[in-house]
Amino acid sequence: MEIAAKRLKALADSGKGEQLSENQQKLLDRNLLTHDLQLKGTVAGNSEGGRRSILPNTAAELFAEKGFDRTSMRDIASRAGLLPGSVYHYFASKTELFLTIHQDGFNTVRAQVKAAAEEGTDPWDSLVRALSVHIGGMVGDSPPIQRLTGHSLAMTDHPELRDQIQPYREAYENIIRQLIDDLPLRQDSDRTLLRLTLLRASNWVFIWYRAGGMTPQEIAWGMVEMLRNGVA
Amino acid sequence: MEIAAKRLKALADSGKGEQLSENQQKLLDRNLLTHDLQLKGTVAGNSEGGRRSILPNTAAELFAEKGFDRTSMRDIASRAGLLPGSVYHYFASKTELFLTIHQDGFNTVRAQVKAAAEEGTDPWDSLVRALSVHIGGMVGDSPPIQRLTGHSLAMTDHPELRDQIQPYREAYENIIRQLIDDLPLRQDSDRTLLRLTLLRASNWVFIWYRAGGMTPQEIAWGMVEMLRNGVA
DNA sequence: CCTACCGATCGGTAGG
DNA sequence: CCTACCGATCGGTAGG
Repeated sequence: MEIAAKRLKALADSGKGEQLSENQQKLLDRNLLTHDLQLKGTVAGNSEGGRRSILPNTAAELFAEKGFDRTSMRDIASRAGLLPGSVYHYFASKTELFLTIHQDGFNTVRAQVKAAAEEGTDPWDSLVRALSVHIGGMVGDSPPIQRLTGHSLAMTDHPELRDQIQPYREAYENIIRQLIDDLPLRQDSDRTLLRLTLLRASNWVFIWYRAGGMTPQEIAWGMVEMLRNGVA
Repeated sequence: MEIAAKRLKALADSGKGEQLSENQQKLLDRNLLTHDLQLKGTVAGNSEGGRRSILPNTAAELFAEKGFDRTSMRDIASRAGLLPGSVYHYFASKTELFLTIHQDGFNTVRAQVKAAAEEGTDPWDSLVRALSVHIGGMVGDSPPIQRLTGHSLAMTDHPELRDQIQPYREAYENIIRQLIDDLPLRQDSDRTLLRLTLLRASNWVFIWYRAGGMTPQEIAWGMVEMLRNGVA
């Protein structure tokens, strides 16, 4: 936790620097310095949290590149500009870091998908809009946290990890599940099989997606159209 | 390699046992004994190779249960009834063991899928028959090697491993790819998107498949039917 | 010299 | 946040 650092910074900002001990001032200076160094080269200037908010992004990048098991805490620390043991100052374990990322990521995309669906003019349109956002979030230059979250939907091995993100995942997928349940189908259609096919096929798009090819919107529309009207 | 053992066994089988030296006979007996012990409790009586042919099955089980990284050579050795170091007598590395399994597995299912497709009465029927075998091979009580091979089609992380099985995988998936290319479609259909959707959805079935639910045949037919004629 | 292993240990790295 | 480490386990290899 960074309570101490925040308290120090609040004191400094309020112009009461003269109340700080020499040791406190030294800690503060170092924190602000490394803080600025950290933000160099990153996209946004999220001015609060410092490394606490940078570590999940860094970790998400690496988890998405190499997988959970082959990413070491040393890898994460190194890319974040920290020494190996220091990551544990912010996160109690590698698993906690992973879960924090997914809680955040699933909440974010869930809100985005929900909002997109509500703009639809009919059930089919809503589904296409939702899937466009769903697919768009896991490819291209989406934020690392959302990309990793999307990729984790396709995680097949590592049951322990799967089970732990399951609650967040389920809350998210229920949004899309509901949209499929709302579709007007022929009576002999298997709604369950439709859901499994469409959702799993969507979750896999990031594997074959290439920038410059079909856009997430085109992919979403194409898949829904195929399943709606058939190809024969 | 077991060339010496095979040579001895060939001599023994040909009824020329009296030509064997005492030492040779002792080696042969020991080989046959441990061989029989190994085969106890396993399905088939593949009578050559001994542990060399049992290790891939054992390893495939573990790789399918826990994933490549979380399966140690000690785990594999332990389940096969060997001491940790002894696996290296048969396979130079964990990776070589993994690749051997996949070469064998993909060759086997490729032949099965091809044979099934050739019994079809029309392109759609051939595709359903092929996918039935494809899905059936990765679920239920299929041999561990085939099950792992099927699961590996859904591997998303661990790029190094993916790249190394890619040639076998491609040869296999090309069979199904060709069946999809042979389908008579409406002219405005996107054959590539159909292939990606259908193949990826199939490769995912083992995740939600449950014994006692839909059979592989019903799943294959259901998915193809949906994409052929639509659900609306 | 070979085979089919064994008991013990190697250099490194994991999460903490 | 760093320095200095730990208990354990990893894939792989030594001599016999």
